[in-house]
Amino acid sequence: MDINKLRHSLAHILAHAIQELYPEIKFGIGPAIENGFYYDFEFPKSQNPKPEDLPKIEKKMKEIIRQNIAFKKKLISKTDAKKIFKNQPYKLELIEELKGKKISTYQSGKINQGSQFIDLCQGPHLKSSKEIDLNSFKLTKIAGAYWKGLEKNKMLTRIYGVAFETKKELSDYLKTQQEAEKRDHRLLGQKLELFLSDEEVGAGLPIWQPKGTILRKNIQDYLYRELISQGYEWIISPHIGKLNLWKTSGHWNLYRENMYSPIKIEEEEYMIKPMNCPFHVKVLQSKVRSYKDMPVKYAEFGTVYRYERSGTLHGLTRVRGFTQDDAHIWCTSEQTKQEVTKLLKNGLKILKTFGFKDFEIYLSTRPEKYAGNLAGWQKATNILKQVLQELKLKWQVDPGGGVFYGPKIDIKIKDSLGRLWQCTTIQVDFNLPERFNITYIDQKGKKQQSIMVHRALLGSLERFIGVLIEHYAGAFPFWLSPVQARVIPVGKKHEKYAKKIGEELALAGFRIEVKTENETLSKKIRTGEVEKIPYLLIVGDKELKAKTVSLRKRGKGDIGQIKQSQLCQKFLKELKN
RNA sequence: GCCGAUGUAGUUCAGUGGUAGAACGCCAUCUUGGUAAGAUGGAGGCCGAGAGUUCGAUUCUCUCCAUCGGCUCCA
Repeated sequence: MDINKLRHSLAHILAHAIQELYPEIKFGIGPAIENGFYYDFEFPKSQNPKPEDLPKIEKKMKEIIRQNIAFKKKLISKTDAKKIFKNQPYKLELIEELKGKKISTYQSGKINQGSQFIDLCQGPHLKSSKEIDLNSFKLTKIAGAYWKGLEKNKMLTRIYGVAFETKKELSDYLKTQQEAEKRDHRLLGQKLELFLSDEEVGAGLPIWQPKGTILRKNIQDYLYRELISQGYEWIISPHIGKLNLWKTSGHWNLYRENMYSPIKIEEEEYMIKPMNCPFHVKVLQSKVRSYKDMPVKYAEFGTVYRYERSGTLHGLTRVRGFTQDDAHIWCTSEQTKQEVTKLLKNGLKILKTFGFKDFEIYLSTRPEKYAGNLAGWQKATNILKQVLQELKLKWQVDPGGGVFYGPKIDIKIKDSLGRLWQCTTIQVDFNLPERFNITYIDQKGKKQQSIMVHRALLGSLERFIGVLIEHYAGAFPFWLSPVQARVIPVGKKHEKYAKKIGEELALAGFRIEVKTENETLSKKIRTGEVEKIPYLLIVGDKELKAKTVSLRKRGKGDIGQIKQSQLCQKFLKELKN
């Protein structure tokens, strides 16, 4: 069975049920979507359904399905269609827009015989509702949605459902959803004391707690070393800059809606930075550059602030202040392809070290609001396309998804539950070099304009860590864990030995805690497991006598004793995995 | 920003037009433990903020703030 046919047919049946329950209803559209379907409606005032009404609607749908109604395609003229849908303003709008003389409609149920429903529709549909398993679908939520997805349009009421061929697939899906909820980084972030958000501080402004800060630093330290080995130099730039800087860069013209209002300092206006690029350009321009210097690569953990509308904020994955692992590469136009190729390769390598294995790659083209000339856009887009083709990567186009100054390649990473997150972005820019007159001296002693590549591999530390938390369900690999091991003495008399072990490991650079609280062993172990610490080191009489520790691995239980003298080595080995 | 829901202890939640309760967590004492919750006791709340209705509001109304699910937008 074609699952989309099933889902789309269920959308019709939903509309059919709504028609029966709310005769005054105005219909929007109702397509099949990933995992299910939805249908948009305009309910008469004060009749908007509440979540409590979903079971009632679902029941009605089942009644209709049991009638074994057939879906019949019918081609009719525009004039006839307008008559049939004369009370349906949204449908009339769609009819107006349709090209061709004949309009495709689908009818379910028999005209003049019991319940029936007719909709403007391309199809295809199931033959009959007989094919639907009554227990394989479920209405899930009610939400507002703009007509045609345009903000200036009226907001309709959307009812979502999930649907599968079999009851088992539905329950598997619901289980996965539950698992995803358990992994929610907002929940785990609080439980594991990684970060917090505070009403008084403001929306979208997370505060990093000690453990989250360690996690963040681990990531930064790794990138710091890695990028130096790849020829980058690290810089630091201020958080605000004069308005004029942003006028030169083009942000004031094309990115203003994402920026916060100017701050006045001694009659001069300053902007909080939404991007780091202009500052990086300044560092580049502090010297005359030769072709021999190219490419020049500057990296920064640059904290930026962007105005995000309140409704779009979400945990760490969508915030108003965030730190990009930002970098800019200036190169000759001949070097561009090679540099983008390196970036893409290294980007994927770095993502893999964080445990991500599956990716989706997008080529985002020129948006509506853009700077620069079309020829430049074409050239830059072609370079990106060539790189993708030569690396034999699977990719797709995101039309109009580019940034105002150039096209980009985005990598969405797939987490352990198969959900996609946009992190990596590589953007080719020929526009800022023009605006800032960024040049280098070529072999003949002449000035040449350079190409500028913007890139963030993790995207932002906030979003990346949010995704990382969900990917690992909070159980981070050894090298990332805020606390790598906790030493647990069985009784008071073992505390001295426990502290000694802790000190030795800490001296070797490991992040170790020693738990001396007055609790039972079981309780201390439980706490350690709940906190998702990779190793618990238990020491009691046995261990004290034999100069060993009992190792307990997260999620695996007791894995036996190890000589105290071999602990460091064991952990060093663990770091390399 | 828009549509809808929610806001009570550190956390998860009960509850009421007459100024509050549970569980877990936290702290203390007892217990001196062998691989996922030992016992007892205690501290913690301007019931998100402001205004209104009322003799009286945590409870009803309005506004704001924040959170959640979507739409739209994005690293």
